[in-house]
Amino acid sequence: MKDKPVNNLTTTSVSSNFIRSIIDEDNRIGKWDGRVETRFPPEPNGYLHIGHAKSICLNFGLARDYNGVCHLRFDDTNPEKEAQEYVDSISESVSWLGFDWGQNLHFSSDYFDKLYLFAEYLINQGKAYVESLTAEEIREQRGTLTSVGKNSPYRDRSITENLDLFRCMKAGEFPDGTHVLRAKIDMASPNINLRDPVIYRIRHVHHQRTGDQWCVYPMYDYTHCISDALEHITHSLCTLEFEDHRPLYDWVLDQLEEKVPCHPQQIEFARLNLTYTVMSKRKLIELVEGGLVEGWDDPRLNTLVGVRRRGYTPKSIRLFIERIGVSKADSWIDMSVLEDCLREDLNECAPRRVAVLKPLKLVIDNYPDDQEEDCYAPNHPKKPEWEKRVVPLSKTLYIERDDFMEEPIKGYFRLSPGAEVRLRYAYIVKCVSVEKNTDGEIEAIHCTYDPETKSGTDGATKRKVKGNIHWLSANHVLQAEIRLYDRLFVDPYPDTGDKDYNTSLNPQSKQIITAYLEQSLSEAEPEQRFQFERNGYFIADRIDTQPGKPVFNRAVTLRDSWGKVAGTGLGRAEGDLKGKIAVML
RNA sequence: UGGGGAGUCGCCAAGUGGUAAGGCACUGGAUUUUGAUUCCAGCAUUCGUAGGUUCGAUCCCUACCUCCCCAGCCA
Repeated sequence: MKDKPVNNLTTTSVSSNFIRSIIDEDNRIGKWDGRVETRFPPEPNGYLHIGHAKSICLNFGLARDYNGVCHLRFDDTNPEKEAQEYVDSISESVSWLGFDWGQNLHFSSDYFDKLYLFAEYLINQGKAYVESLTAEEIREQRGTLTSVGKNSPYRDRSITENLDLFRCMKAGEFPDGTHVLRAKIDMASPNINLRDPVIYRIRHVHHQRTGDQWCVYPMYDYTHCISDALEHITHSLCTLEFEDHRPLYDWVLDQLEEKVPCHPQQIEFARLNLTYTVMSKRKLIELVEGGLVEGWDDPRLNTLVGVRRRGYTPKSIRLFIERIGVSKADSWIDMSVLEDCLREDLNECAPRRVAVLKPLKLVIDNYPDDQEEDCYAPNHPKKPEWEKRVVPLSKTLYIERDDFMEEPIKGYFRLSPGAEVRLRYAYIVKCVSVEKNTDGEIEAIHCTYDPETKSGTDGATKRKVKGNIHWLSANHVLQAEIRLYDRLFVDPYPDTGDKDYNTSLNPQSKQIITAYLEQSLSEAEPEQRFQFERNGYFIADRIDTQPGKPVFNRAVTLRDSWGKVAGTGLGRAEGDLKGKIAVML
């Protein structure tokens, strides 16, 4: 069971990792009676991003593979930052990724009553006290990394006094910041988290779920472990920066041993770092509020709502997370790995269509003026069962500008004067002349076609040409807006150090063009994805697509080994070139 | 210079006292009406460094080096 493939994209089984090893060992010794219960515990204070996807896939994936369950728990202990809007968005993103928490939707705020009672219990046990120093004084007395802290003068208040004060805190008798509840551990601990951490603070603010019922709110370190325990979590996964908090996690549960159903194991893993993007909430907010992008779901952002709009499939994200693995080593994953995962999924499932992004007129001189004929293009080169569609051919066509070079460079095998190329699914044509305007710009190119070479006929195989280019009949096109997205940053590490957006942002991360499309594309549904042959994968924008009037986003280009060789923007996606060059650097 | 972690191929990542999985990338070659896809082949005498233990070490020991995290009444 543990080696079950996650999805049919992977031919290999899920590789072992240190978390699975822990679970396997637990199962072997019967620690949890074979039970695996995990949770994804976001704070509803913002939008999820690709980094959260790692945690989601890990937690839900483990539960799935071990026949366990995974909870979705909103860690809503800081009402100042949290909002229902985020709860909704987060829930939607988790579902979109393909995970189902079933009945296991929880909120830390559901436990406020219990948490409060446990706090009184701690006071009664002499393990917590009410601190009346200011925040600044507390900080001063905490000591530093290399020097121990000092005991607070309030550390030895009597249990009755503590209880009385804490109840008054709860009753709203004190203003914010006047008192806090602290765990009584050890001010001399080399682990700063154990130097009498604050576990409750006074906040006279409205909570999105509990309203004005509370004016004291529990802190993360106190809340999280108890919530895990109350939910019978077995393995509590979090990121590396919480390693230092584990002793506190364990301390709290040890004090509450008699009160709480179990003592989950906290396990830390390395968070995801992706090149060419920013992951921190602060930077994300700067981008959105600074107007550098067009909202939280801007297709250039790595928020889950952003990658969704960009055209990423849930499956491709899951594949990505599986591919990068999980360990405790800090690492940087290159953006191209993510992009490849999308290509891998879409290559399989996206129907092919034709789109001419940068049109150049092509006239077939020897083709009858008013003639039209049907050509048949497969909807998927490897799936004949997907059948073919009709693409009309006529005398005047549009081809891609990059598919013609008046003076071809070495290795170029597309159209150039005197050269022959196949019009995909139609005839072989030969370029006979170039038509220019008074400024010397190419207006149109003229070809002759060989009527014997139509695709699907015996003649088609008689002669082979290396170049195959796509085209659209000038009288049979749909014009549509297409957004060509590229990486937001040219700097692989825009989130490290004090980077200036002016130098790290890619000025060409979004280009809007009006392109020519196959007319059948007018019926594209929002979020329908296609491969535009030789161009890339595109998705009908879920917001802006109207009936009969699609707007497409380029999710990712096709791999382009020619573009790499040419390196001059002759590839179809010169917006990507910068990214490629940056990768090389 | 306190405490907690991490260092295995370009990027990830298994592994274990018995002679370095896998994926991605890359490089050849084959097929191809997408310079795409697919296929086939190649790709670490070596596991941060230096010593030591051992018949044998990436795995055990010692020392060292590098990187990351921690001094919120954030999570």
